[in-house]
Amino acid sequence: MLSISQVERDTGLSKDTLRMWERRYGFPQPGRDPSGERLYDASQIDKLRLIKRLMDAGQRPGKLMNKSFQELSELGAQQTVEQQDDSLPAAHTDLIKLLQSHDSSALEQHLSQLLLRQGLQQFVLTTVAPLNVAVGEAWVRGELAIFDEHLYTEHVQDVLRAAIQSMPRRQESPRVLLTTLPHEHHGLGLLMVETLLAAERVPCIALGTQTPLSDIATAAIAHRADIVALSFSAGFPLRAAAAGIASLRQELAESATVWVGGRLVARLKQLPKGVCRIQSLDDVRPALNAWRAANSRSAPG
Amino acid sequence: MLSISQVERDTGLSKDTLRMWERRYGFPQPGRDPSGERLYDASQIDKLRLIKRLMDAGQRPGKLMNKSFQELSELGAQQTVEQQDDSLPAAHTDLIKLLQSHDSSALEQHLSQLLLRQGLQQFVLTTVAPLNVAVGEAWVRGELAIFDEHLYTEHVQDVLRAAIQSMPRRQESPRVLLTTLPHEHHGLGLLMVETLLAAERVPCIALGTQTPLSDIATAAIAHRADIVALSFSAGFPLRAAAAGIASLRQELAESATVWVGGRLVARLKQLPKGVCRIQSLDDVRPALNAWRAANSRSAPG
DNA sequence: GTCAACATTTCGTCCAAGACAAATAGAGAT
DNA sequence: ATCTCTATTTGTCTTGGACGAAATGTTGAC
Repeated sequence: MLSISQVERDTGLSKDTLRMWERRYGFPQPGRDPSGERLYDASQIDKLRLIKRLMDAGQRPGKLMNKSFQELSELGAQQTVEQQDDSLPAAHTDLIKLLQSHDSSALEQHLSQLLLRQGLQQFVLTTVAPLNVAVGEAWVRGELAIFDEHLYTEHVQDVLRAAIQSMPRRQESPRVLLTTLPHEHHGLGLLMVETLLAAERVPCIALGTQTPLSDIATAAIAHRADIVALSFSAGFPLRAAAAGIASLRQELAESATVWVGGRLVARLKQLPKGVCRIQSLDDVRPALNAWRAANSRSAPG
Repeated sequence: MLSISQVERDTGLSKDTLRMWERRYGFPQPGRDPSGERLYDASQIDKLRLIKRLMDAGQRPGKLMNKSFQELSELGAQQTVEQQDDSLPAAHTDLIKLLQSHDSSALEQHLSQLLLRQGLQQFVLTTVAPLNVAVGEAWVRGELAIFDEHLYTEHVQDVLRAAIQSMPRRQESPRVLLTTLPHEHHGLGLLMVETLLAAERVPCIALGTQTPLSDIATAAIAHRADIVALSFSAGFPLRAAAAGIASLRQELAESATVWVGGRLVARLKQLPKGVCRIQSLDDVRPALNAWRAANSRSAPG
């Protein structure tokens, strides 16, 4: 039985939201401890996590709240199956099966082999990126546990970081600064972009996740960055993203271009001038070429 | 000018805490937007971040709240100087100077060189661990920016992950599962432990940070872990840590030993039976030997 | 003087209900 | 089919009161 703050941490839903849902929809319906504080049981947490995931995929709370766990799970399965228009490659299902069997070392081996066979860019574009989605969907369908996802993320990170480090010396430009705003802790997208750029010999300054807004601008100037790339996962609050991007764009003045990527950006409407939307990882190379074309006169090579 | 939720994200102080401080101490004293909502300016955010850091180092809010930014900074400097009983090695100040000069590639090179010269375990114990502390203190003294810390963390992570991957095949036992509780996103401690263990050929299952409590137990069983190692940074709420540890200990039954490490653990009083306190990284090897001694009869080798 | 037990202060979190504004959905017009 | 305007949905913010856990200070015994 967990308190409201523990549920907030576990699910990513704020205390205010949890209380409001209880007030409006009657779910969750936690018990109370002797001093009147909410106590949530495990089954409600599981349901909340599932609801959160479905909302991140675009569903609205009002439609989900009165459904049972079973119904929600079916909804998730149904929705993810719809998206599997193009048949899922056998290589992906193999990897997911390895995850399910909890064979850590075999997973690592398999990933490394794929990297060698496909090459860096192909590996990222055709294996890692779709696999991330597939793993998330497998969770919604109940086929993978959260810790399976964590293990997957760690191994991919290991493989990608090793690959980045092994790349030869970098060119001079463009210098790309990679990070996320505070509260966005999903850093795999950044790492994939860094990998793609490393394959192009582009020098990156990777700050990891959750850099305060004002620090991003300062860092961009200190490191003389030409491009500042931000990543937003589907769960990031839309308003906060828009506000953060606008604010950063202003602070940077004209010193750098801003790239925004991640699954959230499709939902962003109008972007300020000087902000480039990276819809998918396939857009990274074109965006890079565009930058090079635009800046070839003043800084050749 | 930032809203209360943005400040919460930037500083790690909850909305409730920010409002309570305003009520009790008169700081922070945000302005209001047209609809009456709080707006914090940049100088107050800086001060709040500094206060948070000093609190993580053991200070109490009541003593800090009526001091100016200047006084707080001096307090931080004074306190960190006291701790520098043993003179700081030149190698450390060199690395910090590299950080200050924003020379990303030189930093990476320097770290790799130190690793080669010192060997894996020495590198972690005598370079990385003290350097982490030194970098944090340099921030309190205003000598490094937050993004400098981020960059440092990323590079250390690159070096350590590469080193771990390059280690030869592992033994059979003990199998160590590494992770943190939800809301603890500081994963460098885990990585250092994993590095030390890798040097001993101990197989690790690294789940990264923020694994839900119930998932940790499930994962430990699924991966047949002998040891579950958790890390808690200084800023983690003490109560939550104690509660989490006790709960995990119970869920695991007798199937695995629990290790708890990180700067918080010194403040934990009594630990449940079957939980081992790792005060510093130097304790990792002894704890490992202790485990081997205790389990040599049932599972030799 | 040192340690243990108790009292007090400090401090963070929780609760409730009301209010507002941003985002979305739906209806209607061009 | 696309746009605009309105209605609904939904998350976050507000206030002020209360409680309980941790840290600190005080007392008393050895």
